[in-house]
Amino acid sequence: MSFSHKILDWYSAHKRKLPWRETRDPYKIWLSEIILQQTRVAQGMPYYHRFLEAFPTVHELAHASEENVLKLWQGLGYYSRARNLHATAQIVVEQFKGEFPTTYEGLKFLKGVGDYTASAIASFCFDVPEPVVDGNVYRVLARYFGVDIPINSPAGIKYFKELAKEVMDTENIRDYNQGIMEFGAIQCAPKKPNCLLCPLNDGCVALKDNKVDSLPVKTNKTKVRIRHFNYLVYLDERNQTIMEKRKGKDIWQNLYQFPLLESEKEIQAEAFQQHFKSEMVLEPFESYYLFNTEPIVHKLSHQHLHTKFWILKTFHNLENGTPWDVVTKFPVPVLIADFIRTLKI
DNA sequence: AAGGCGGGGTT
DNA sequence: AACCCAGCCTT
Repeated sequence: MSFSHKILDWYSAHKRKLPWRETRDPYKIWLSEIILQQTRVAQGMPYYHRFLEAFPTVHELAHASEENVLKLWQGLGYYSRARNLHATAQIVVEQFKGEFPTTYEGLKFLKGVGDYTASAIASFCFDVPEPVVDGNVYRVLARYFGVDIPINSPAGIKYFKELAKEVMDTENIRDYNQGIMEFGAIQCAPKKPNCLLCPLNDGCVALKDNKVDSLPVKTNKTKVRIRHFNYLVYLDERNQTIMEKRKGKDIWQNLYQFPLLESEKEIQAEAFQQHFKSEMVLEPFESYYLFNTEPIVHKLSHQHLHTKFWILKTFHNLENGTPWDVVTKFPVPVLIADFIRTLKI
């Protein structure tokens, strides 16, 4: 039996029942694929349901504000996905009369839709014979065919896409594509796959050569940058605070936070006032205290944010202040959301 | 060709 | 602590 038929057989016997497998609606498939980029099924699932409830069709999503879309996306990470999701919904509604493109090339044109996602939507919705190559597929192909070209090198990306094209089942592309990803996620797992009971173990090069643990090959170790964040949490006598929208090319673009002072090193409580009070450009304050003596270390993929929250009490009423009850309405990073949840005022 | 971009689960 | 997750975009 061929590689693709073994995948199809395994899939029919082991596939999970997932909501986006019950439909061919391009809107729902597109939504699920954007949510699932670099995201586990279990983590994305509640977001998928919440988005469909808030935005049943692409029209509701297009007419929402970016702030509301980001708020619903809060906690999922990689927030450019949410911004692109919103922008693409508006393109589809305004330029394509609410209809998604039906070809790989047409889909690839959409913001936030790359090679994988275009292939996924085209094959799942329209049976276009285009192979998907995600992290699961890289692993399955690298092991079964014994390929040690780095999967994140341009040569590797090209090689695996062509290999995937050669071994796909063009007649059952929808099930085949979902099947090979599911196979990678459950059977050919990254750590300790159960090769003894694998339906592809007889032809697997990695298993034969004892290379299961060393394939696939991936280069470029990410190194972590350490940053020191000092958040200024103003509170006036009416329990109003100040929140700002993050701008620029840094992390968390368009999300909200308290006024931020970033420093080269950790700032101690004794030094805080003399270091910063003179250059307070926002508002004067009468007293302050440090919310957390030990910095909270918020870990991103390539940054560790050592964070201190400074509570600044002020007697005069803040201009354009935000009532504390309202701060939960803004889209904020998890670091800020956790703090808001913890602070008792 | 390389780096930036989140948050969470698993080992 | 390291690795990975239904990747994409910019430089």
